[in-house]
Amino acid sequence: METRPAGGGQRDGQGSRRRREIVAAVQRLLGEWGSSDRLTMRAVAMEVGISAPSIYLHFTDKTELVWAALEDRYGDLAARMAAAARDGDEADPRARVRAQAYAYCRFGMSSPGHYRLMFEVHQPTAEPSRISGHPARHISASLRAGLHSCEENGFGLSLPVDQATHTLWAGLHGMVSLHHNLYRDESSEELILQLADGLVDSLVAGAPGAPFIAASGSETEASRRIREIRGTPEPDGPRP
Amino acid sequence: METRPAGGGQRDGQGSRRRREIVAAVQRLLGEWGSSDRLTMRAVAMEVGISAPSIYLHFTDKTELVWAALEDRYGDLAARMAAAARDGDEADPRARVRAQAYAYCRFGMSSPGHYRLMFEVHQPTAEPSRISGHPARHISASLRAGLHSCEENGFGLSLPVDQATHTLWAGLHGMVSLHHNLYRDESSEELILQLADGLVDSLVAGAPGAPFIAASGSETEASRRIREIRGTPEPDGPRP
DNA sequence: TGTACATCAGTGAACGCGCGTTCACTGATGTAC
DNA sequence: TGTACATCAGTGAACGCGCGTTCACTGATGTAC
Repeated sequence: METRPAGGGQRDGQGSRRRREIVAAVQRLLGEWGSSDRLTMRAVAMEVGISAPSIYLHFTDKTELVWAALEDRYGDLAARMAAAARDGDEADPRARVRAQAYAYCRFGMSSPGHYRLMFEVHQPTAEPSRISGHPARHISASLRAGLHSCEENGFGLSLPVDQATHTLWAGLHGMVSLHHNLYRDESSEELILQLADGLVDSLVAGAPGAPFIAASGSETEASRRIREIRGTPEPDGPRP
Repeated sequence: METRPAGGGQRDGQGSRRRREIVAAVQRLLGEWGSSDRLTMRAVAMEVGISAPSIYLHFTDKTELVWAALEDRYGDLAARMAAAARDGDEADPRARVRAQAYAYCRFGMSSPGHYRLMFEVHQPTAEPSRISGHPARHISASLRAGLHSCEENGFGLSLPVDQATHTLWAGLHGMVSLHHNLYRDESSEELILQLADGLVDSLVAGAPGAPFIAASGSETEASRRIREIRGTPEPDGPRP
């Protein structure tokens, strides 16, 4: 029994035009700002061009609004990674994993505000597991598919595939996170991609059946930059 | 020219008894709570047993107070890592790196409140580089020393030492961070240590002169647990 | 010895701010008859 | 056609709260003479 609204304005379930505009405004603000500190209901309303109370016509509270914005982005990130893998060289599954890793890092570097909300705060329990767990798991599923493909094509992994997946994800996340929080002004996207490269190299063999080769002798561009940034470290820990 | 105070109460520079009590209270609150959300001046004062304005007799503002508490902890973590390395098997530098990694993870797991403030927020520019950079760099210096020792003893690294250092740190950080933010209730310290193990294995060869061995065939305990936690993932990314 | 003073830690009350959210209300737009 | 009504999006003002911080003041404790 469809009860059509008597008054003006058309609704279409969860997706009224205004609702989408509000979510889009959140995306814009998170994209412009490096963090979510200033993401207030008033700021969102001003970005949309409406008053703050109007938001409550479309979202029950701030948590629901933020979550609506984030759900989009988890899917977006997973899609970018899948696309990167799909566009990669069909004959080189390691290059496809690399492409996924690049996509992940590029996302994290270009949208710090989103990235930190998605992976560096424990979200309030607003439907984080509506169907089958946290949406962030699409990311690890995507990486796992890439690594699994490596294994099937004879590219050895240095760890069992599930462990390699989590290790790769954690490594990429750590690189992005440390960049945002400690090295923001000294590091660069290019350096992060080079680090991601090295991590993939350490987890996936270079060719079908090939052993892992220790590369410690050869100075890479990434390694040089890293030493530059850290300066000359004391060889031991700090004095007690 | 030492101007001794005329009135009561003895001072000793930056380290009056009250000042230390206040910092200790911050440590206690961050230790009890998993995050820093509730770390207010009033809460700190109540923990010490004084009024909130009294804190301003010892610290110019909240930033200085928090930073005083954190500086302690960076040093503490670096010291724990150095101690773990020192107590390790002298003949097995890889085991010493492993011990450092364990110390890092244990710290991160047991003090989420501290950890997140130390590594997951961009600290306000309150003297972050008073002498030679952010105190967090003691951590990477400590890891670098361990990896360098591996290299010198013939344990090959899969990456140049500076890059391996940053990759190891990022990996450990990522494991701890993802645990706190996404897997808090499903993961465990033991699992994190097993993951750290695998990361060290992927970066440091098992014996002097030994090649890296692909371990993808053998199912490890860590790998089994990881698959358990993630459930049965979709083999591909999410449908578009 | 007593008296005046200096110096400090500490306090209760309050300021000013920004936040999420609520409330009573308006005005436009459709339907019912 | 007009008139009454229902329904909704939207608004300005305000509530209540917690925050970091300031301010005028108190009281204890030492020194100076």
